[in-house]
Amino acid sequence: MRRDAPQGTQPDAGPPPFEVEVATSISAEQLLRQYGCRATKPRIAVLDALIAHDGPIDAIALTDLAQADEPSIHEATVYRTIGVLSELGIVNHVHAGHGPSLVRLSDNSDLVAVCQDCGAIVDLPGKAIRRLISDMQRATGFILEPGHFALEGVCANCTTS
Amino acid sequence: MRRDAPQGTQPDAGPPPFEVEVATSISAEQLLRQYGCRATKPRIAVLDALIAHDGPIDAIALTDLAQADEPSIHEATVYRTIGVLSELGIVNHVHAGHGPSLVRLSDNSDLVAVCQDCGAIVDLPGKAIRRLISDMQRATGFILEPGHFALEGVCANCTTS
DNA sequence: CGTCTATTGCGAGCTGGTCGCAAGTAGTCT
DNA sequence: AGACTACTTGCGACCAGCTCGCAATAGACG
Repeated sequence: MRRDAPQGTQPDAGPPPFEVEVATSISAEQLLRQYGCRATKPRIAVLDALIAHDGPIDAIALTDLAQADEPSIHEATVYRTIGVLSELGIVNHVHAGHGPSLVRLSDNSDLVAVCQDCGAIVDLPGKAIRRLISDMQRATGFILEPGHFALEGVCANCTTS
Repeated sequence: MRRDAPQGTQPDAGPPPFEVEVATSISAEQLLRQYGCRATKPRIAVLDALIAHDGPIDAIALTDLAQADEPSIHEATVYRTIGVLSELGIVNHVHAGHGPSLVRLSDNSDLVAVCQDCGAIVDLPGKAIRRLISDMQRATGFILEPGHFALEGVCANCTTS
């Protein structure tokens, strides 16, 4: 559902920025409106927290952050908001190993990797991955969707120690 | 998948083979003993089922299969057995998107990919991945451990349809 | 300002997986 | 073969992460 595109909807005055990556310069509220969905206080709080955090974060931590703004916000609401934002393409969620899945702004197109030793979350540059994707498609027809899964391994710190 | 077994290992007289990849030609029981762990009926049933299945499988389905041999086997036992086999390096488990994690014999070193549309589990050839791993290590110091995570995307079937 | 519907808060519930414990059994020693 | 001991099992309770149903609330729009 909700297939209306962001662009082409001049909300009010806003010379609509072309990308979410300017998110930090646009208010969460404007962003929501721009996507044609209700700008409720809980949603604004969640999106604000997500923008402020800048990086993958799990739903519980995000709830905590959002509660700083909007104390009554419920965990279930955060999950639902993530679902909405995800459908709109504003955020995506990443499955990382055992733990909870992580959420991040979609403009961050790097791949997420989780260190099995220390649990650190590392962003890996997307270049090599793009090559992997095209190789893979050529070889198998399978089109990888990075950004929906996390890689696992051992980070540089833990390797040396 | 299809990492077919090297045939031709004497079943019982067993001069211990060096690798798990001969799994299909050696009994699960022998394999367990070889690794110095107790060959109990539940464990044998689980490992047998895993060998027979040949491919990634989730714990519940594995429990079903194992129960064909050993009806009283409990789900918790299957999880524990997976844990033991995993520590021994006989199997590894793969985290696939939302659903349950999958188990497979370790000799199957290909990467697992899950189709987001149809849920199909596809094995991707390891060649391109090995290149990704070395690229990644050079670039970031992060050593990827494939086989512990699944990639996600859209399979060839769903792309065309 | 009033209406109408999307959204929220809340608690119950579901799934995947783990844990503690008493009973059972594999492996070892005699 | 029989006894012993420690590892395993089955079982149920429990936990985390997440979803759902529903009544109450509150945005958006006229």
